[in-house]
Amino acid sequence: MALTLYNTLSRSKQRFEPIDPGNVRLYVCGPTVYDHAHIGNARPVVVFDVLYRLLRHVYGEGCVRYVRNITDVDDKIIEAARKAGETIEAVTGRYTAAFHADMKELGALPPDVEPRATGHIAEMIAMIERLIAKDHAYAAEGHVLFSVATMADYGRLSRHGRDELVAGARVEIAPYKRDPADFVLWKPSDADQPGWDSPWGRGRPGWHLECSAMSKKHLGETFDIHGGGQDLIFPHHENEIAQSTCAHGKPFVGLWMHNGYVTVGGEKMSKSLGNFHTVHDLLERAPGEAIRLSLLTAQYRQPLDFSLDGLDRAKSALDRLYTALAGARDVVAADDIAGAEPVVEALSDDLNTPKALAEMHALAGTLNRSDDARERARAKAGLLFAGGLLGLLGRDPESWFKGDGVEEAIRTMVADRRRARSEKDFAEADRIRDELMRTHNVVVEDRPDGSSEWRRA
RNA sequence: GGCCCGGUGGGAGAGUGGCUAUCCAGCGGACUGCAAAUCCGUUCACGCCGGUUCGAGUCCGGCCCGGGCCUCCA
Repeated sequence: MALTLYNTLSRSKQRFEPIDPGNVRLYVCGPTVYDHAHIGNARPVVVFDVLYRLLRHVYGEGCVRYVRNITDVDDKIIEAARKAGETIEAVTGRYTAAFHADMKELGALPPDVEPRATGHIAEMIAMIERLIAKDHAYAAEGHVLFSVATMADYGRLSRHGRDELVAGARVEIAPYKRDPADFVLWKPSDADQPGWDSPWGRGRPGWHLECSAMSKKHLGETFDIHGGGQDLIFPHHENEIAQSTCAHGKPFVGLWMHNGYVTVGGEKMSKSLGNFHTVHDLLERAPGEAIRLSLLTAQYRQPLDFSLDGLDRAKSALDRLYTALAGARDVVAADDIAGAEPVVEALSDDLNTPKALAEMHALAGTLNRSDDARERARAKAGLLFAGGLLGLLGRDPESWFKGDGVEEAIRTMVADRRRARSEKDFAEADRIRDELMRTHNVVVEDRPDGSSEWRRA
């Protein structure tokens, strides 16, 4: 099965050919840990988690290496720590843990390597020295800057010419820059700012440098796929390309993938606009799996307009899929996963998750409708396997509908209602059903054999 | 100003030059004591104007509208 992915560099879909099929390498820009992750931050995590799962399916579990960093040195962190009256370490420690907890709830597999910027200062300094030695960078007033003019095709990823960048610049141009477009590799730190000794004095790295240094260390100088949100195309990824290609003198990344924004009411969700939902808050309202599904209802390059209604719809969709599985409780899933093939095909076409979900609904329909044992066994296997690719349907249907702790009160009421029904006391049966809904948010469903099933709405 | 991305039925959201996406909602039916779930059927569509074509949401051109990037950002 050929895997086709959209490459931001060429602005077109292309067939994915790994450099080494035995070692497919993927790097995704991870969070800056100074606050809870909002779902705009969660989107790339979920999207690239699906890609990771798909790559593992296509090339083999042991043949994919996924690196996602943690940015734990950054001016926003310094500011957050100052405001909270805490140490940098307290802030980054707390929000790293929160990030891990949230992403686990969203069903994201941990990456193979999760490097931290502060653990790679030596590698960053070495890279700067190499860039200076090759005349791609220069020191000035305690700073080290990358010299954009020394790179012929700077701007190729974002399709920005150097001149227009300068013309459109929103920030004041620092006097120590040779060229307004030059960007910082290293900057000096005050006594109260985190800093490391370097040939240019005590200081800290610029933001873009860490990903160049960490990807090189963990994936090599050239690797297959680099991903992140669209807003990282410029300047972050553009500058990574500049740093890495100039330092190593060879191609950096074959394929660049960028997920679209999460919007609210049509506007980009962002911390600065304040129109965001944190994953942490949303988990109070919906299961992580429903949040995950809501992020997969649009193809990853499309903008995703987030709403609580959309989240409820995602929950309903999962109810339908889990209902099909619950109805097939006694079906032994077949060995062959041919039923999942349409889902694999959809995902292989640039991660068409909406199409993949539609195919999963088709499998659920087969499961609900068919009375052919073999067909149902195949559909169940296909649905479960497809769920595994999308990181969905991993729970037992029983647990999805009832929660892990079964309340005795509910069982008693359901039993009472059954007794009433068998005595044809429908008024009492309906009263209990209403009460279950009102007091426990529980729906009771009667089955043809006279038994009753219940689930939380 | 430069560059980029969108505009599909009541909502979400895929897609192919001619044939049902799918889910939610609506309507009708089966099933049910009544429901719910499920199943069957069904209404509603492709921003505007031209062009290419036997035939275009689907290709081309122009326009309108929305969003984004241009050194905080997933």
